[in-house]
Amino acid sequence: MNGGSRRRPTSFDVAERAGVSQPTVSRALSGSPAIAEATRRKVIEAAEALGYFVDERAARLRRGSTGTLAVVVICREGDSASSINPFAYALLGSVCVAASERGFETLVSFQAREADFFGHYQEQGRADGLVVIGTTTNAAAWEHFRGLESEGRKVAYWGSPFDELDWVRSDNRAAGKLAVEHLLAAGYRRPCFLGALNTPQVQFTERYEGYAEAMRAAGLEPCLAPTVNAPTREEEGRRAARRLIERGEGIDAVFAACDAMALGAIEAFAAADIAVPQQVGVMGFDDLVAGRFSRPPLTTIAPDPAEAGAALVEAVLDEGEAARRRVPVSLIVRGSTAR
Amino acid sequence: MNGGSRRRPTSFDVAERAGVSQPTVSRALSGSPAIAEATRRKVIEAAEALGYFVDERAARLRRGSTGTLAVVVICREGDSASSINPFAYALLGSVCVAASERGFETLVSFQAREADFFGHYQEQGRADGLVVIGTTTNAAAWEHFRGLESEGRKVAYWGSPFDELDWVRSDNRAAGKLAVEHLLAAGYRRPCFLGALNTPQVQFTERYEGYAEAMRAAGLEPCLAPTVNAPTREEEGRRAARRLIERGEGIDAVFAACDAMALGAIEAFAAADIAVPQQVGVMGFDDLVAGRFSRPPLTTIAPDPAEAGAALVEAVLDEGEAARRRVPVSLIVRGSTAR
DNA sequence: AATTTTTCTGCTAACGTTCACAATCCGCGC
DNA sequence: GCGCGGATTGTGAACGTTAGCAGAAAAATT
Repeated sequence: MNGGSRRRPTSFDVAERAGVSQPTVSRALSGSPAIAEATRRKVIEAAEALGYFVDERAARLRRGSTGTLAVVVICREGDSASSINPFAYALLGSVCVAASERGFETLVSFQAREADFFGHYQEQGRADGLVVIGTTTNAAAWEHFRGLESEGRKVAYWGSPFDELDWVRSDNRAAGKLAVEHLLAAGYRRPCFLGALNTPQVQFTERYEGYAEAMRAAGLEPCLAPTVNAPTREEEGRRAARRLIERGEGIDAVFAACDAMALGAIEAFAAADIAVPQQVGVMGFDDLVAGRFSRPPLTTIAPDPAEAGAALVEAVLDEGEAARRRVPVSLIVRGSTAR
Repeated sequence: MNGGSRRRPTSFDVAERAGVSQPTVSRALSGSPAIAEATRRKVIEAAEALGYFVDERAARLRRGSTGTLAVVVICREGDSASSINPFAYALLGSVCVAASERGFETLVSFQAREADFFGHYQEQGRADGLVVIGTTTNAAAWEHFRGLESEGRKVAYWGSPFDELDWVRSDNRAAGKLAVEHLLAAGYRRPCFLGALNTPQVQFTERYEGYAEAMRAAGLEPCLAPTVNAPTREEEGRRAARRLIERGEGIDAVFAACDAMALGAIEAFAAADIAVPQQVGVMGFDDLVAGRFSRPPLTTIAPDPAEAGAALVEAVLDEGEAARRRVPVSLIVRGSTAR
């Protein structure tokens, strides 16, 4: 109809059409209770006729809020975007969805260096809260986040190594327990944990704890195949498995702290002509797509990105107690533990 | 220092401290040429001392811009965030990075139904442009995007099936050519294309075209192993490979339109006791992480998410000619084609 | 030395909302 | 018949910035 490049309608336009004052439009549309039902209907009708929508920039400026959630995905410097753990992406996705369901926009940034995102977030203060995905080992991070929180901003951390912060994690102890129970039920007798403890990756430690507890509950001695630093997680798994083979301790199953390590371990066993799953059962944690395609397909414990994202958003937006939530995990049985 | 919950400093505070008027602060910081260097220095100094940063909400409100790029990732309804193609996530990441390098924020949303994101974007008009990731078959999309563009908003599409829109794609023809050249150089004689043509997935068709051209250039007849709809791409690959085996046409290599299909094909060959890569070479396109872990590891053509993201942002933000860009791809040789 | 030009800066008014407060209207009890 | 509380609505200001215009100072020109 209106052929020209029409300007966006404002609340004044709506007010005029509805025959009320401009602030009344604002009240009517924001659901204020101090508005007569008839007026509200009139206003809504006029707004729809004009295709009016609140200009969030202005609303937030006036309100003093931002309506925005900052999400920072930490990646190692030089990492290409594609080398980020697929789970982090899935988590990012569900954080965006959960935020949008609560009317928040998501300001996503991928930051290699922590200094960058400190700057990005702190200095510009454009968000009402911050979700951090990825583990940082930087101790200064702790200080920084405390600082943000004392300014009234909330920060929620996926898998924080700092217990003072609000974090959300997978229920890693339950994962360890699930793994042991599954391996024993599948007929394995000496499942061994493959991974490093006492690293910033608390999740690994927690998985070990769950594993160890379940082992003791079954009357078995926990066993640890420690990994050491290597360029990639697969390589760490490969090396740890190789060492395990050399020592030959009668291990008949491996629960790796993450799928990438598990896949590396499978490769090492294959190279040593040890049959998986017949001679050694292998399982991991993460439910990487890669596990579906490995030979044999990898049994794994799957985290729940949807639930985790929702919990993170909740932790940031909802006032109240420190939110330390554990998200349930589930067992996915595939060929690598089918004795 | 200032123990209490200090308010964010405004340009007035800076003006006062620097002994100039408030608009001068704005000019000095935004790099206006009509400002004496000495004044600018004074202002910058005061701003730094106070930790001042422009409130983008207000700036944009006044300026009439949004400083925001909307990014929509299309996913099938009911899809969990984790079932989205990993490449889409990598692309999302690099779009965010590229936008941020140009001073734009990214408003990310994951939308199952197209209607949702039409609404989300159009009605609220909160972004200066839109990047759409994912292929939609909805014809109404075309209309909609044309509409947005006529309103002065730019839209760039990753892999659009509609040629009228600004799109960015991998150089799929080059990919087909690379694949054929590699397979022939590796000693295979009858490489066959595995995938469906005439679908909304133009990228598949383009890969076939490149393949066919290179085949003819080498004096060979192109050959097509058509796939049909199946719940997953792997399954499509599996079925197509099975049909290929049954017909036994003397094919000795397969170039699948995507890695997922290639992985499915490898499974089918393994199930039929056909050795990959000895009897049949298999390669794909996408460089999925899963391909690194498959048995044998998958040779593939890798798209370049970083480059693609930058190109998409450029297409949206830079005025001028319709931007139809092809992003170079690269060959990654692994075990599945090592005769 | 007077005038013009240039360079810089200040004043004022937006941008489109929401909030605090005052004003109006209604019915009702006295 | 008058005043009074509750329910609605209007008025005015504010959020923090940028842009247009005009004025003042400095530099260049006559």
